[in-house]
Parts: sequence; structure tokens; C-alpha cells
Amino acid sequence: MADATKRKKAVQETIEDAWVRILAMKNSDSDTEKLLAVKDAMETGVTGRHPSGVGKRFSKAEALRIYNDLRVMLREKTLREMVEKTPRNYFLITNEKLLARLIERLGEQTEVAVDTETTGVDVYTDVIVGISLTLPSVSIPPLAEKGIHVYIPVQHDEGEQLSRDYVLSELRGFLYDEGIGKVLHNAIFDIAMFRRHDYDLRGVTWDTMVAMHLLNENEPSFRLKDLAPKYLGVESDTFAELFGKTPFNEITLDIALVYAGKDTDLTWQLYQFQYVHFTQMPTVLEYFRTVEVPLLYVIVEMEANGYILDLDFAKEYGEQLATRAKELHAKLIGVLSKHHEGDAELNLNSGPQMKAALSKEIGKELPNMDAKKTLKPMARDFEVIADLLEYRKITKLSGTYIDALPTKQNPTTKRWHSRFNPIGTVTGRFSSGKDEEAADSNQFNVQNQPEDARKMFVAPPGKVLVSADFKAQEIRCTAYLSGEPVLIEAFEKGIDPYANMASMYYKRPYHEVNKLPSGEDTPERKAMKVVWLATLYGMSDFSLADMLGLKKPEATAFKEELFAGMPKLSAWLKENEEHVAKYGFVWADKQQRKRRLPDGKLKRKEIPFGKWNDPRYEENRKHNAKINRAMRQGTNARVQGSSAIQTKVTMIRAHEECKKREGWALWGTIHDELVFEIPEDFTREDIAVIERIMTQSYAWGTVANGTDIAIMKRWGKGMTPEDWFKQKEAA
DNA sequence: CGATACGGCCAC
DNA sequence: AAACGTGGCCGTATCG
Repeated sequence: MADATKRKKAVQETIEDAWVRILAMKNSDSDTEKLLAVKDAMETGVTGRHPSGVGKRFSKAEALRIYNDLRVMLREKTLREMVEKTPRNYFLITNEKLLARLIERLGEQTEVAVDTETTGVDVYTDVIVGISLTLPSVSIPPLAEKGIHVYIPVQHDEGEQLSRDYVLSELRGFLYDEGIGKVLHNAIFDIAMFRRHDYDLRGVTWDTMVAMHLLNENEPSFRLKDLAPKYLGVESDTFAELFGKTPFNEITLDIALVYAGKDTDLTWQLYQFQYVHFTQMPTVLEYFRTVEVPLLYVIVEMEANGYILDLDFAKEYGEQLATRAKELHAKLIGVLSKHHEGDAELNLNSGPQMKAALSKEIGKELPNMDAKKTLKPMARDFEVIADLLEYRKITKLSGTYIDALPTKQNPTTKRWHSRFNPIGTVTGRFSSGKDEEAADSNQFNVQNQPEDARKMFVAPPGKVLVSADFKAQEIRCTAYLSGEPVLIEAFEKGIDPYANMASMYYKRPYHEVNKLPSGEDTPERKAMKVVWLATLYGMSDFSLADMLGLKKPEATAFKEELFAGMPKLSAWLKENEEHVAKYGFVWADKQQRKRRLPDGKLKRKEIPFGKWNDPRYEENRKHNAKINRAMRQGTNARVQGSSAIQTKVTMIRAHEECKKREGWALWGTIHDELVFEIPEDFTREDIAVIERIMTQSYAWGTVANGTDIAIMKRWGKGMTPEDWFKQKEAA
């Protein structure tokens, strides 16, 4: 009876009521957007109920089904319109005669926009199916538009076209001509695609994606399709919106022309727009042209070189970890399952479940499950916590690294390839990991491999890995930027800057506060390091106190006393904050890169004394927190950003050197470290070459650079070059 | 089963 | 209220 009533009620619900109900649900942003689009389409009569919904109550599921149909309709309409409106200066190049005429015109250009269309985003496996080019200075007399945009299909399923081999060989002169500048959006991808077909794309002069990052690192998206509407006023659909998962070779040529032609058209327009803005920042332009653009080639080579993993080792190690995890799992379940209700077994990987069970087991409520802060201090008193920590460490290690990496071998190259994204961070550092639109790719983050996972990475046969770090890179950078004598003198004397600070602060001899013979830190040196890093990262006195095990006033006093002994550094820190507050940005070294922190210019909002916790002032607190954050970011961005420049410049030099030497390659970079692979019969002079590359490619004024070099067959700690040679001579 | 958010944790 | 900067990835939770 109740059911019948419900059913009756449901039938009676009007569409209007249904919309109110559905939109009141807890919908994700993207769902809400879709639902509103459907509502609008239904109200304007574009669409009606979905066939599957006839006779049923109108549901969110039905609305989303309608959305999918609507999207297909819309897509077809958009594509039809795109083809109808194909600009008259867009041309398909489909035969020898047209290609020959194009090549003649290409020879007259000084700069050309280039883009490739491919079967997918695996640059080692997928292939080029078409090439688009924008020739900006070619005019076809009857047309008013200046410039032409061409698409050369080479492997579409249908339509008259030339073969890829023929087109590439005919274009060789153009591709290899450094005198014809190439302008691309995300050139790394296209350089790698040409490389995949054994062709170079030489003479890249501008990458609109990288340039955009220098113009505004806070840009929410660097996709051409997002930048074009924003900065050029040109609407643009993404590949996925237009074609879904259809590979480009299945797209008919009329559609391919208008889509691919638009890519280089927009890239060229964006270049023109960006160039005007760059003329306002000549130092940044110089940096872009001499560092970021040449670096693109280095990145492509480094990524393509790739990694070799010791799969036998990974398998054995993975099994060891699995065995131990199983033991710990059984033990933990034995102790904790009595605190867990429900049919399903207690899930040790579930934070909420474990927090509840553990709290009951130890008889007090845990605030959170943070390993470092909450659990580790209790591990000695509670075996169950020690076990859980070990279990979590092992499952993290195997789940993210030991078991996961072996599955990511590239099917074509049989190697493992990471991505190094030169615009992946706001400060200029590289990020590493998956591409934005390569969710199912084999790419992985090589910059956060823990020590135990690094053991899987081995040098290629007959080679060794040589890691070279910038010794105390960020401190030297700070010494240089601030001009602080205490730091500069330490580096001049070749002594440890932390120990030097400790000696000064504690008024004790340097050797007493430096590292112990075992290599361990003295408490004095360790404290200096903590305070130093805390300052660089803008840590509050509250957190500093927490880390040093002091009360807040003591931590404040400690910091103040230490920095009183380094007045230039203190003044520099203050200047950074003032600069952020006044201009809303800071400069990296030699004004090569900006870090824009617009929140720094906000005016602080008043919070009356005693009202800190008053919810009425929550907005004000959040507002002020944004300003505080910008202040912390300012100094950090100057140091991290300048250090990233040093690393990038050094990579270019390293790459040049590697090209000259048989068997040398750049293997990777981890922020303050470059890793080379070189033949294992290297000499002392070879090591001296690497030392010179590291210390002389980019100077911090008069502050000397330093490097520590290690030789390895397997990625990890390694041995010093001296030990390597001693061992070799002994054998 | 996909999309999204989040806690937690790996690196420098 | 937050309290340390820059990242990426895994597993769970949650939603429909």
C-alpha cells in the first residue's frame, strides 16, 4: 500500500518539482553544470525526456543520459558548422604538386607555427597522422587574410593524401633548417613525435605554453584551448569535446583541416600576443630564449633515454614486502577486529576505520592518524601502533613503487620513461609524473622515489650512473641574494655553513659543533639547520617551537638572537616581504623569472583584541591568512626559483657535453641534482668534466658552487670517485 | 564504474 | 584559524 502511494506520488511529480529535487542533491560541480545544461535544453525545447525514462519518475540518472545525447548532437552540429565556416586561407595538402608549392613557400618564411596530429599521446608508440603549419607572411592574392594555414594528412583512414615517409622526407630541409624558426604550443610533445619517426625538429624559437607560464605562472590551465578564448577572444573546443576518444586518423579530412589548421593559427596568434607582453620584460624574454627554449630539446632526450629496471630484484623485493605485510596484517586484524562492527573485515588502509579501532584498543581517542606527529611518539608504548606504522610503510612502498613501477614499461622502447615538466611548478622547478591528458599512460614521478625503490633502477650494461648534486644549493643561493657575510665567509673558507652559524651562535669552536666523526649531526648543528630551513620556508614561531621542543617565546628568542648575528640576511628577508606587499610579486635571480603573489598586496583586515575565535571574524582571518601565505612564499620563491634556474642552465651545459661524448647521456634531475650515465671505463678527467659542468655553468656572483659526486651501478647512495678508482686499481 | 575530494606520505 | 615552501600518487570515501 505504502509502495503504491509512493509510486502514485512519483508519477504526479512535475518536471519542475523534479528539477528542484535533483538540483538540491549533493552534486559535484561538473554534474551541476551538466544538469543545468539539460534543464536549459529541455525548457527551450531542444530536447525532451529520454526514451529510457518514459513512465518513470524523472531522475538525475536520466538527466545525465540526456546530457550525453545532447553532447553528441551538439558535437555533430559544432563539427558541421566548423566545416562550413572553414576559413578560406586554410588548405589541405594532399598531393605532390601542392606539397612542392608549400615547400617553396616555407623556404621564404622566417618563422612558422607547427603542430602534429597523432594517434595518441605515447610519443614512443603512437604515430603522426598529420602535420599542420601556419605560414604567417604568405598571402594568396584574392584573399584579404594574411597568412595561410595548412594541414598535411599522412595517415588518415579515408581521403586522398600523401604517405608520412614521403612528406617527412620532402619536409626534411624545412625541419632541419635552424634559420626557419618553429613556433609551437607544448613543443616537447611534437619534438618527441618527430624524433619517434627519426626526424629532428630543429630551430624551435617559441613555445607558447612555456611562454605563458613565464607571463603568468598562476594561470589555471595552459591548454591552448583554454588560453585562446581568454587572451585571443577565440572560442575553441578541446579534442575530447569534439572527438571524444576517436583517434585523429579516423576524422574525415574536412574536419581535420579546420581543427588542425586552427591549432597552428591560434598558436601563431598567441605568440603575437605574448611577444608584445615580453617586450615589457626583456630579462624574462632573454631567459626564455636562452634557457627555457633550448631546454626543451634536453628534456626530450632525457625522457627518451629512459630507465632500465631490475625486474628480478623488484619481484623478489616485492615478495619479501608482501610476506611481511601479510604477517602484519594478520597480527593487526587479530588485535583490532574486535573493535570493528559490520560484516566486512576491518580495512587496515582505511583512516576512519583504523582511527576508531585503534582509539578503542589503546583506550584514548586519537586526534588523527598522522604517522609522524601522532602515531610515532606512541609506537614505543603500543606494539599495535608500531605494527601499523610498519604495515603502512610497506604497503605504501609496494603499492606506489615496488609493485607499481614494473608494470610501467613502455611496450615499444622496453624502457621506463618519466616526464619532466619544466612548467609544472609555480617557482620554476620541474615537476615529474603523468601528463595532464595521459591518465592511462605509463609515465611516473621519478623525483619522489624513496631510497628503497631507487634500488630497482640500474645503469645500462657497460655504464654507470653518476649523480652530481649542487652542494647546499639553496643556502649558497641565499648567501648570494642576501649578501650575508656569515654565509659567504663559510663558503669562501669551504666550511659548513650550519656549523659556522652554530659556532657563532653558541660561541663555541667550529670543530665542536660540526658533524660528529660518524657523520651524525651535533645537536647544535641540527638546531641551526632546523631554524634555517624554518626561516627559508617562512615557518611560524609556533611550529618552530614544536619542532625544537621549546615553548613559543623561547623559539622566538632563539630565532631573533640567531638572526641578530646575521643583519644582512635579516634585512633581505624583510625586503622580500616589503616587495611582495608593495608590488605583489618577487624576482628570481637577475630578474629572469617572476613569482606573482597578488595576495601580498591585500590590506589586512582588523580583528579586535579578544575576537580571534569569534566566528563573525572568520572571513577576516581567512583574508589575513592569505596575506601571510604570500609573505612566506616570497622569500621561498626567490630561493627556489633561482636555484631552479641554476639547475636548468646546468642541464643545458651537461647535455651539450654529453652529445660530444660517446655513451654519455643525461639520466635525470631531482631539483638540486643531475644524474648522468657514462661508460664504466671513465677516467678521472671525466669526473673533473662533470665537476666543472656542475660548478661553472651558473655562478652565484662570487659565492662558489660545490658538488658531491657519486658513482653507482644501481641508483642509491653510490661511492666516491676516489673509492671507485681505488677499488678498480686494486682489482 | 567514473569523477571527485581528501588524508596521508614519498621527494627536494 | 592556521601554524612550512614546491610537487605527484595511492587508497578510501562518496556520489549517482
